[in-house]
Amino acid sequence: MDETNSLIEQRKAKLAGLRAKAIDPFSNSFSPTEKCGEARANYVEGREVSLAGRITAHRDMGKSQFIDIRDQSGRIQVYAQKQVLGEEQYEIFKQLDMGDFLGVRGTLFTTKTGEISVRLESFIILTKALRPPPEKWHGLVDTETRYRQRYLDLMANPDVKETFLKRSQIVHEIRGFLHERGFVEVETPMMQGIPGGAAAQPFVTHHNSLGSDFYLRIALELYLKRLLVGGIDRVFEIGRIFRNEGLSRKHNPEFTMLEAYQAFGDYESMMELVQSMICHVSQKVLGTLVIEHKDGEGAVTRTIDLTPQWRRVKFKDLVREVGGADWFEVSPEERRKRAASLDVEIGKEYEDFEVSQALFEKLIEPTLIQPTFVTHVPKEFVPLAKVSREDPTTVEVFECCINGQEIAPAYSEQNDPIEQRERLEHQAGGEQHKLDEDFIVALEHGMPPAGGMGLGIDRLCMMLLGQESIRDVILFPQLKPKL
RNA sequence: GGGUUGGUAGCUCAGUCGGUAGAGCAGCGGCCUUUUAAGCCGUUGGUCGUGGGUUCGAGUCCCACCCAACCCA
Repeated sequence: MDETNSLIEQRKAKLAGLRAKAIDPFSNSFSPTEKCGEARANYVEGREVSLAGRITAHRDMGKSQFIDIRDQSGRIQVYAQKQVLGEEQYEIFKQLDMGDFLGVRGTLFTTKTGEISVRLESFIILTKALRPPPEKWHGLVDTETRYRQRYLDLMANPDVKETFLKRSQIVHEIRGFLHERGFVEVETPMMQGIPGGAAAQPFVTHHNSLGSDFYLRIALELYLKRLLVGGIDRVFEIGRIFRNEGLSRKHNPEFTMLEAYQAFGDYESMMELVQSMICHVSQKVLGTLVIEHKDGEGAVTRTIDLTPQWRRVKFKDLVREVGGADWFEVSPEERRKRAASLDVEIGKEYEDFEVSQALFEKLIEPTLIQPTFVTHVPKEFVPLAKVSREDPTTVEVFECCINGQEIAPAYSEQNDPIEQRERLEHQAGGEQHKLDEDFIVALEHGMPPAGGMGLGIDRLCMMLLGQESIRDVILFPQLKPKL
């Protein structure tokens, strides 16, 4: 990216030429009367407008020229005539390049081909672009450049821009929905002495003046629960969390999580919350509850119907469907054998419950395209939830799966400090993670019974926006630094 | 970590059997005062991802490495 080439040199020469004419090609300000798209929408023949935008097309007719300028609202054509601008200004206009930002003043008219345009009376160069934009027709295709220089991707590929504008709307609607229900948005530490709330490898950093190592958070959970103890009964946070694990189509090392906790609720109230919230967001942002995913040719590859009520099914029933009706009765060795025969890889160090979990993740979760609440999850999976009253081998938890991915887990949150300590110590399984003693102290002060949920914002966006890779819903996905 | 595919002009892509590095768009020069992927004529632009090797000769064959996408772990 540091290379120079003749295209850049030519533009720098034009820049110098403008400066020699005492023209500042990086003007301090210009006040458009409206956006480009608004000018088109509010068309009145002969109306005077001032507009600003980036030059995205250029058609030279000799003594007149057409250019397109574009801002976020859309594009509009500008018609420049030598006889109107005069010799000197017209020469400057001809020197403009694709990618330059331009302020224009003129009157609206319609060309004989029916295109709403601005008849240019005067213009001002707002920013000279020293590098050429991507090609106009094929756009920018190279995935590496698209991710490393996302601004070029946004510039060249309107559907990419649309995806990220929609992502912003999705997050906006989530906030609105939760505020409407009386949830309080908070911010909790990203740098934590003990990374808790999930089982994941953390990133480590160091604070110089405190002389301490810190971990980037792997979950929001334990701090939000402290706030339940403190009396904030409905609380949520939307924030980045960091997991030092592999990258894939579904995993970015930093990703965005929503967690919400509701005192005097349980996993059932969270089920209603998740279903209502996702439906609200889909309806507001997409105007529908039926999501169609399409391939490159526009053919529908998958249809997701979010219309309530969503399916509820017990974890064990799903596992029995693929593992056999007696899956939970047979010996642990038999379970391993069956898993292997189903092509599910089982690590030697796996505990027995992890065999069932692997079966679920490999064979069942990918098939859960339509929204599904998987309930009655074995208690070993989830150390932070309350045991089920109807089946004490399970916990009051659901995993909400849509689009073949787990999108939102939720629990009746464990609030018994003694029970919680035992479960966390068992999960720690030796020395891998230190126990967050301050969190236990907080529980000892009494945390109200509560329902809690976590929702992966990136995966929700993939599902709603029909994107197959998490990198296509994260503006700047993690890539290896390039020398 | 393993496998597959890819990396050639600013962008999108060709490049046959190992024999002078190509096109479209963009750019530059010219013509054209209602075009819209404008058109027509002319033209510039290359460390073929990096480093080795084989060869009279390598974008092409071999080896190693870098980056990316996808699949697997």
